[in-house]
Amino acid sequence: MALRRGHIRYLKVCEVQRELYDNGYEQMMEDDDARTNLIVNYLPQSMSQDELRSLFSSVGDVESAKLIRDKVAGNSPQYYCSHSLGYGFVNFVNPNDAERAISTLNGLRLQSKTIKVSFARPSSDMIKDANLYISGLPRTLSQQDLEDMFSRYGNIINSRVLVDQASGLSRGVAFIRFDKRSEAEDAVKHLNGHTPPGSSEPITVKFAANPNQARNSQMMSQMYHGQSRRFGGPVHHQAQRFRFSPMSVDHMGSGGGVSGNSSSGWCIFIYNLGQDADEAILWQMFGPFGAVVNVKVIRDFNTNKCKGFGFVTMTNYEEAAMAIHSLNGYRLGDKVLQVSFKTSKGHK
DNA sequence: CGACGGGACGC
DNA sequence: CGACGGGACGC
Repeated sequence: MALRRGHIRYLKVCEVQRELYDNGYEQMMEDDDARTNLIVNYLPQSMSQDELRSLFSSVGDVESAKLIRDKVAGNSPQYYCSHSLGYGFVNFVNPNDAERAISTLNGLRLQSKTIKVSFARPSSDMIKDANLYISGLPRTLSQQDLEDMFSRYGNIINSRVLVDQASGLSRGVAFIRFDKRSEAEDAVKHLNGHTPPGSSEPITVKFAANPNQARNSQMMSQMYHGQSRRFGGPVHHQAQRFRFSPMSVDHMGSGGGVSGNSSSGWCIFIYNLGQDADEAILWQMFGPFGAVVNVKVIRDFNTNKCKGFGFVTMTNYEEAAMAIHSLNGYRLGDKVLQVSFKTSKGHK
């Protein structure tokens, strides 16, 4: 770090020399970091950045320790608590210490976790968003089989086949993280829709949703079913804020001349969402108008970016109508939304 | 300028 | 079991 700062300052002062030195220094920095910089995964939720640093300081001089946290969940001042994402980076001064940290701390059990300590790959955007979600796998397929199937497309960082908690049997769903996004793209291109030998079903290979997306929908569906109380404080707060009413779903009127309604409620079409729109924003916008059954942001299969529209299903006609009336023309970010009852499929 | 979904997302 | 990519011209 210190070296890099010096390097940068030097470049600012001496622009003419930039091209001559840049590559060489950059290479040197990467080599340097590659032997001292560690990534630490599966940290307990409660561990702070200071605790991370002091844990690794027991091995040697730590140049920097960084705990990765979620983005300061945007807009609302009452959510100023940022959450550990459960991993971090520790850069040692000395390469020997980094090596010793791997051998002594990798596999260490902390609370209910077993941490993983390994060299961090050189930072680059090529390694971001390289996590794939695979479904439709034969239940007999092992993790090794899975890796054998995917390894020809690139270097696999980690993989996991999900199993049913009760039976311990494969759910036919897995994750694979590649070293590079391009490798993951390659695997999607070649393996999505492919039927493994001995199977009758084609598999689906796509980029995994980011965890907060996934958790959001889980959380919301739990709220809807009114079952779980094990999630934390902010959820209760949101439940109130959204005026979410799970009870009203089971007994609702079904009448209707509008194509937007169905047995599960009134479906609303939202157009002109930004590409980073997520389910949470739909809950936030529609929740205050009444019982929301379901929200869905439609995303591009490969990129996971919002395709510009989504759906919200609300239980009660009056509340849905009020939401449409209030939110149609609403400015979200730099876009003006169009909100209406969903039309039937074939109709444009 | 654009416009109406749909299995599964971390044992 | 379980969230693998931050931050950096600097007090």
